[in-house]
Amino acid sequence: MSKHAKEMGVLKEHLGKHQLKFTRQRELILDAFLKQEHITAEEMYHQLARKDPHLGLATIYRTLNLFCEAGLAQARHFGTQTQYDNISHKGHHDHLICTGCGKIVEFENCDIERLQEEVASRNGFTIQTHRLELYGLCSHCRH
Amino acid sequence: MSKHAKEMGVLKEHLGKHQLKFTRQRELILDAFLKQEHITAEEMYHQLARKDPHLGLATIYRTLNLFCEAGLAQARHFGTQTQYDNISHKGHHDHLICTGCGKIVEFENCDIERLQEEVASRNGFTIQTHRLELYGLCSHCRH
DNA sequence: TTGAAATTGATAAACCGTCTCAAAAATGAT
DNA sequence: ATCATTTTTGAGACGGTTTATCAATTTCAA
Ligand SMILES: [Mn+2]
Ligand SMILES: [Mn+2]
Ligand SMILES: [Zn+2]
Ligand SMILES: [Zn+2]
Repeated sequence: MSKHAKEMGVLKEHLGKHQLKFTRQRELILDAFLKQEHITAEEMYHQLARKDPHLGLATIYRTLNLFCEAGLAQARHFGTQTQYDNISHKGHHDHLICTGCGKIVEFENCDIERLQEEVASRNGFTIQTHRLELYGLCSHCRH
Repeated sequence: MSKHAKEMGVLKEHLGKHQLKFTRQRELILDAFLKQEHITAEEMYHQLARKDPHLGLATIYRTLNLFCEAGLAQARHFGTQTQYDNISHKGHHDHLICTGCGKIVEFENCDIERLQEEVASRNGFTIQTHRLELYGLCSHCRH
């Protein structure tokens, strides 16, 4: 049994319902995608170039968008690019970013996450993903 | 006293600190910007074409980005374009975004803001700005 | 008023993501 | 396995948005 059997099942069910086909590329891309918390099409293109040098960038975009439709991924605009978040990934974290030196610190805060859920449900929303970025100066750059 | 004296002061202070100059275009664009809650560069370009047909699109982009650095605006990538939010219009707020229909709900949560400060200081950071976006399905799109 | 430094506007270029289309692959029926 | 049909793929063209370039203009402090 493959490591990603559950998600592979979700994909196959979606394919079946929409007269789409199960291809080598879709399997390859799903496998790579599920190892990430989030990734851009370009990053995945370079990552997979080693395994399959002929895999086209358009196929990556098409497939990541397919994953969104199948409920496996969530597209999010980040900077100038689109990040595809892995919905099933549990290693969630947020970021502190120093505007002085570019240093990035990852953090997790359960209380904030809980309050986010509260805000969402108070407004009738169900959260799929979120993004929290704190910009400021690290102790080194403040002096 | 102009209607936007306070924000004009913020801009001038930023300009002074960074050896930048106060120009007719920057004044014109700030005036137009502060009348909006949020706007794209392209929208502002067409809006101002009547007042100054020679105002260039590049100048609009440069100036809106300048407003972000001065803390008057906040850039937000939405769809394929960049929205520039007027921070003074409603004060600070964060966003709930429906991935189904694109609906955006603004919210404020003091508890989250306070916890953000805690996370930052625990890591030796001083926060300048932050961004919190919750993506999910609104009550309508969930059914 | 003068001159160094910053800004502007026109447009070229970069960038990202989608579209096009002929060739290849997948699927289901013989 | 072979075939016919449908979908997918890969390469590159394309379109929309934002940034870079650069000569001419403007700002502003001396
Ligand atoms: Mn979080
Ligand atoms: Mn906030
Ligand atoms: Zn720093
Ligand atoms: Zn919705």
